[in-house]
Order: sequence, then C-alpha cells, then structure tokens
Amino acid sequence: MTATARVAVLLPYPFDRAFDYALPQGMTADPGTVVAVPLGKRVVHGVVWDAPADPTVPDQRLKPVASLCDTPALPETLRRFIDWVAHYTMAPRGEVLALALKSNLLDRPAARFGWAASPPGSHRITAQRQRALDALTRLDRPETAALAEAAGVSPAIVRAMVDAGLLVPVRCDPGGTRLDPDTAPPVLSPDQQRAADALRAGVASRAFSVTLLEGVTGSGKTEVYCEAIAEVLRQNRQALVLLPEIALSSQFTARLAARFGAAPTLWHSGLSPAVRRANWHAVTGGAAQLVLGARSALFLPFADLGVVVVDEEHEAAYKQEDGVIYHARDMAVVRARLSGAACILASATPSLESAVNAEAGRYHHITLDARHGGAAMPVIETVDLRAFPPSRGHFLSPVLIEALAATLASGGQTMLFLNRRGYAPLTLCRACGHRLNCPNCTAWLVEHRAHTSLLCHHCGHTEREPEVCPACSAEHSFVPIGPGVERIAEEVATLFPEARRIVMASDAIATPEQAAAATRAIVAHEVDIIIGTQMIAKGWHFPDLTLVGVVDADLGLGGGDLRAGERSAQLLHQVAGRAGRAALPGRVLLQSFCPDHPVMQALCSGDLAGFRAAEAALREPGHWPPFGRLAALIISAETAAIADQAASALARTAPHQDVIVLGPAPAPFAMLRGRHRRRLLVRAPRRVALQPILSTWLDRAKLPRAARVDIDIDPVSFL
DNA sequence: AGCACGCCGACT
DNA sequence: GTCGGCGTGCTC
Repeated sequence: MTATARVAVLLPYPFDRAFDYALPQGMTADPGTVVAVPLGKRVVHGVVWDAPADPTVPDQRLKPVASLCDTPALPETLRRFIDWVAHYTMAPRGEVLALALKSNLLDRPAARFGWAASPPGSHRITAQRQRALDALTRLDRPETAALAEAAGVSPAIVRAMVDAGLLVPVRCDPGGTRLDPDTAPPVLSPDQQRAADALRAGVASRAFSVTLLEGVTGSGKTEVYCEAIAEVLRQNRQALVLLPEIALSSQFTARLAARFGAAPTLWHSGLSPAVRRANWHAVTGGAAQLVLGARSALFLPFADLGVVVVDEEHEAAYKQEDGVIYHARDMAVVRARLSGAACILASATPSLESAVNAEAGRYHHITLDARHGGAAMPVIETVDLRAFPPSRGHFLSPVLIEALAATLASGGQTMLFLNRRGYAPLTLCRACGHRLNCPNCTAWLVEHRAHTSLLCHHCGHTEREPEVCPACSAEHSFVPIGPGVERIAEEVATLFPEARRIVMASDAIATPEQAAAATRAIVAHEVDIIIGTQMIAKGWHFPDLTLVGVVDADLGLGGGDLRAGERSAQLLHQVAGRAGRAALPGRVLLQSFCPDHPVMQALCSGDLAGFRAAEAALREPGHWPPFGRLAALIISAETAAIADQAASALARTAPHQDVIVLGPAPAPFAMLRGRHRRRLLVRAPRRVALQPILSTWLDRAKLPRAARVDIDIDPVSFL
C-alpha cells in the first residue's frame, strides 16, 4: 500500500499555510503550477507551492486536485518574493498570493483589436478627425481610448470615424509589437552618458545591484535609466518601471513609447478587467517586454526580469496602507535581488533611507548635476508673512500679488500651490466657536463650494451646511476659516478678473482624460494661472511657467510626524522645479510664517544634501529610521473603552529585550471611519528583526475579540 | 475570502 | 410556529 501522492497548494485567501491535496493517478504538478482545487463547497484556483507536505493531515482528509490550468507556472522568483513579503510584512502568505493571482486573470484573453487608417476616400475630414489621423501615424494600432487621448479628441469622434469607415480594425495583441532599444536614442550630455554607461554595465553583468540615481528635475533621469532598459531589451529580458499611482500619466507613457517605438504594457488600478487580463498574460508569456505600473506591478509573473526602476522613489504613495501593508520601494529592491536584476531608484529628492544606504555603500550612487538643455534652477525666496501679511480674509501676500501681476504682464504662466482641497478646511460658528466635525473621524469637515457641501477627507462623509448651529442655535452663523484651492481661485479671480484660471485638484480632475485635457490647455497657454494641490507637483512639463507661488509653505511641518520636515522639503522642491524649465528663468516664492526654518533655508540655498545630513543627525542617536527598525501596532475597536483596554493589555505584556515599546497613545486620527484607534510603536536597532518578536508577543497576548490589531512594519504615514 | 452553523427578534 | 440577523469558526 503506497501513500497518496500529495502536493501543497497555496490559496489566494488569508491562510498562512498551504493546504495539502491528493494528486490523482498520473497527474504531475511542479511547484508554480496553477491548479483548481475543492475548498469547502467551492472549487478555487491556487498554486502548487514548494512547501513540504504536512504529515499531521491524514490521507483520508485530503481532497484531490480537480484540474491543472494551462496558464504558465508562476515563476520561482515570484514565489520566493511572495514568501519574502509575507514573512516581512507578517501578512498571511495566501493574502500576499492574492496580490499576484486573482482568478479572473486566468482565463485566456480574447483577441483584441485596434484601429488603423483606411485608404483615403471621399470623407469629410474635420479638424478633430485630422488630429486623430495625425495621432495614428505616431501610434501602433491604438484602441479607442488610447487614440482619443493621444489626439486630444473625445472617444465619440473616434467612434464616428469608425462608423464612417475612416478607421478599420486590426488585431493588436498586447506586446505584439516588439520594442526596439534603438528607436530613438537620446543625445546625452557627458554627465548623462557616464551615468547611462554605469547603469548599462550593471544590467550587462546580469547580477543584482541597487543604484540611487539622483538628479534635479529636468536633469534627464528618465533618458538615463531608459538606457538601462534598452540594455535589458537587448538581453531579451523584461523591464519594470514603477511610478507612484498618481503620476501614471499619458505624458509619461508617450515618452517611453517614443523612446522604444511601441507602448509599454500598463498595470494600475484603473485598467478595465479585459485589459488587465490581457496585460497579465502578456507578462507571463514574455510578450510584455516593458511594464509601466503602480506598486502592485511588483507582483506580476515576470519570467525574466532584468531591471526594476522606481521613479520618484521618495514618494510616500509607494506605501500600501491597507490589506498587505508594504513599501513598494523596499519591496522593489527585494524583487530585484530575488530575480538577479538591477534596481534603479530615481529621484530629485531621495528619501533619507536611500541616501543613507548610498552613503553606507550598500547602494551605488549616481548624481546628475546640471539641468539638461541649459535651463537654470529657479530662484527660490521666502515671503515672510509676518512682515508682508495678506489683507484680512485673504491669503496672498502683496509680494506674491506683485510678482503675479508682473508675470501676467510679461505673458508668463503662474502656478499657485496649496496642498488643500476644497474651499476652507474648517467651518466654525461665529457666535459660539463650534467647529463642524466629522461624526466618524477625528477631523474637521471641509467645505467644498463646487458641490455646495461639507466633506470629510478621511471617510467620505458628506453633509449640507446646517442652517442653524447645532451647539448654540444661532442662524446662518458659519464662517469659513483658512484657505483651500477653491478659495485661492476666488481670490485670484477678484485680483485678476481678466486672467484665465484652472483649478487642479482631485475633485475637478478625476480621470486621466481630464488630466490630459488640462495639461494640453496649459501647454497651449490657454491658461494664465494654475491653482492646484499635490496633483500639480508631479512630473509635468509646462514650458511657459515662470512663477510658482506656494501659498502655505508651513503646511506640511506640523503634526509631529517623524518625516514631516523631509516630506515637506521634497514636496516643495518638486513644486519649485515646475518653474522655468524651458528657456525662461523661473522664480519661486514660498509664503511662510517661519522663513528661518531649516526646511525653508534648505530650499532657498538648494542645499538639500545638507538638510538630509542634519535630519540624519537627529534620527541616528535614538535608532529612528533609517538607523533602526520601527513597527506600528494599530489597535482598533468599535468603542474607545475596548480599544483602550486592548492597547494597555498589549503594552503590559510588551517585550523588553532588544526593543523599546512606545505607547499606547491615541493614533493621530484617534477615530477613523467609525473605529477608535490606539497605537503602539516598536523600535529596535537595525540588527534586530522585529517580526519574530512581534509574533511571539501577539500570540501570547489575550485580546478581546472585538479589538483588532493591524501591524505596519516600517510605518510612514503615522495615521 | 466564502460559506456553514448557531442562537435570538418580527412576520406569513 | 418559521424567516433571517450577522457572530464564530473552518476550509487540506
């Protein structure tokens, strides 16, 4: 009597271990094989894992594997990556697998069709139709949305052209066109050439390496790392470029397409299910040579990854904050290591983490100094709001208004930056001082005049402004306090009624199409003044923009966040970089109540490296990141009492060896989406691994069932 | 994640 | 008397 042949199958659900299944006679399944297996009453997809069978489960309890899928096996490098991420983040292994394998990806994608121009006939060619036909000469068999976006026309125009017979469908499987590393090689400066050669050599060695590529906005980082990608294409391996989700613009896609002669394969949350599936299959089949994606693209089944680029590596948006909590920049390094690939971290304002790793020699460090094409860095000055205050109820200092007027007069464009959506961040009763709060969160309600309502930016709660104050019953007594971008737009309209304005915030610009339309209008100089949030800080290239005004440069400095100064410097530097990118010199005015603050000083002098050194000197003695390890335990419950009880119970049993446990404290948003939250911070020197300490601690702690503990390794947001 | 089992309130 | 709320627990 021979024992049943069994395989361990990892399922994409929150189980930490693989389940054993019986392998029917004659069936073989190597690790990585995607299989269908019975689970309870259902049949689900899973992956044969490289785990030993579990002898404690007797043969009789095993169910047989139902069938093998004809999808290519999940590559070993991806399986090891999933194991690594699960261990590091302390997330159940199956939950991590779920990031890589959703069963709706598995069906073979249907053939896809794009559009080509039909031979010229006797059609009426309107200006918009001509734009689409022009765009078609630059694109390879684009689908409707891609063509419409590239041409700057609505999808309806494209559909009408199809109906009129101007466009004919042709098959366009993703990755069907090979990328050509030599399509449009850039002309590089000697500085860039040296950097490109070094990156290319790293790729050519086919070994793991990490390089921090530091260069100011406009120094040509993209052109340089594209040379590393070109080398990977020559090796016939695959390349991955990660961008913060918000920066996945069509402008960037078009740049890569122009460089390599065909569009990269996209991966982000906005893709339709059909495109998702097609692109996933293109990656696993090797047809996708270059993927441009958000952080989740790390979990794609690359067969042979040669380079991973993390652009804007300092961005906090790389931190996944719910579900499996991970930092995509750090996981990109791991993904590259496990794949024998080169990893390139690119930024104008590197994170302290990466800068310290480069300093310590763990990463290579390449710096691009000059702005390419001769454009100078803008002149950055502070405007002391104590000396030059705005008039009552307004937010632009006379100094900024004067600069704005001069720029308008000379025909230049101005950008006003304020990282705050809506009209006013706080609404209070003139009679009694009552503040309108969110019922679910520790947060003020933000007035949005565009929707004539008050909105919570944390949970989405929305309500009308009450007629009567709920505290003192005064009528129509509410006044807006402080500015949001809508209010700045209003102020600008009063000051310069003839100037053409656009507000760029996530309320107004919600889709890539809207962003593309706004960008086009700005580049075409159909706009004089751009008023925007964070959204306008990233990657755009507006040639006529010469003045940048930061309405509240102090905004990011409060809140007691470990990285507040660092993040503020990065964001403001990035915003400043929008000014004067073409032939025209740029000027940046930072409105501040504390112009002597190290962040303002660093920005004005351009000495960000000096600022980083000062930050490092503050963090190193106490083993704060990146000089030590940090984890946050967020304890949340329906009631404050349960949250408090659970948090102090945890704190009482806290380990002392090698770690310091801080707290419990109310999490900065003590109440979020209706749950009460407390936080413990666990800090340790770099040599100590936190995970085993945390798991023994949490396993022993007896917590009330109503309380939940979320572990955040390497927290960045402190929310 | 799903899906069962299980023990307390308003309905044909 | 049953239908159904979602708390708890299991899935090889």
